Amino acid sequence: MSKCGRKKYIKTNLRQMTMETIESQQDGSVTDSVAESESAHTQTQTGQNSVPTLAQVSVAGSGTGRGSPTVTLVQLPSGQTVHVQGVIQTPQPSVIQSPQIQTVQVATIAETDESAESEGVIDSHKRREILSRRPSYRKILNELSSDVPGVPKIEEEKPEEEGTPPNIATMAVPTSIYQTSTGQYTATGDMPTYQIRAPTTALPQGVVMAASPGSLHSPQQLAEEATRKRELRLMKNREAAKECRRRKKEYVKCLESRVAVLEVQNKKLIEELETLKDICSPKTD
DNA sequence: AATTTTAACCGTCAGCGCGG
DNA sequence: CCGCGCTGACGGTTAAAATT
Repeated sequence: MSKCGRKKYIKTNLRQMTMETIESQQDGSVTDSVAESESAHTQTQTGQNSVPTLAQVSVAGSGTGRGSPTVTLVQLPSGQTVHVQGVIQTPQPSVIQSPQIQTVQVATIAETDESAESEGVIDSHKRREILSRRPSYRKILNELSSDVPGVPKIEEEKPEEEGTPPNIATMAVPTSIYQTSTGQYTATGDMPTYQIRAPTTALPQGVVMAASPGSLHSPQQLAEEATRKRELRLMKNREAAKECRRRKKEYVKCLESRVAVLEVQNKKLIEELETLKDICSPKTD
């Protein structure tokens, strides 16, 4: 099924593409970013390693489900045009804010130059390097915000419970019911066990207070300690992943609004240019 | 109405960079 | 060097929309 493939294609490229879009907007060069982005295209679940061209995806709005594929032409201040492949996010009924902005969920830059597609076989290690060297969303956004007034900053993480020592016993406990906007992952039998634990104590189950390291003797104690550490690590990572996704969403929103602003700006400039052209070259009748 | 498709969301793992 | 946080990738679930 191509479901995952498509999803992951977008996921994989989202950050890379959007960063490059912004970068190219800043220095006015698009070609390099497109070439570089190519490397990120090569890995897809479905084995389709070809880049979706504009021709393939230009059926704007014909998609199904909650989002529809679309393509937007974003003109850069430099006058260059970037094809932005995106998804029209069908807003949840109650969340419609600004239709203009909503239409532009920047996902990928469709590449029309087929030469770049040829040997996109960059080995996974190198690709990973390229991807992982990106600074964090928070950094990126904060840098952006320092450049561009009006771009919101992602707040620095506050120490959650001020005054409480970073002790295991005070760590946030995952609630037994998962609360999401769509009501997903409520307490059902399908839930992973760690999610349906009732918070009977201040500690997540399985997180046993650590014995002092020196007092661990029996293999059983060692095993318990290992389990405890693992549980703790998983819990922390779970929270970190949530936070990371939240930041990412914020980051994407920020980029979306930036695109919208730049589109308006660009439109104005084009109009201005047309006006000036008219003035400078009056008809010679 | 039943089935299929799609998007959104989640937890986990792996790997990297950074600070101590 | 080690521990930790961050994030891409992956596989899974669910709800909603589209299709049959």
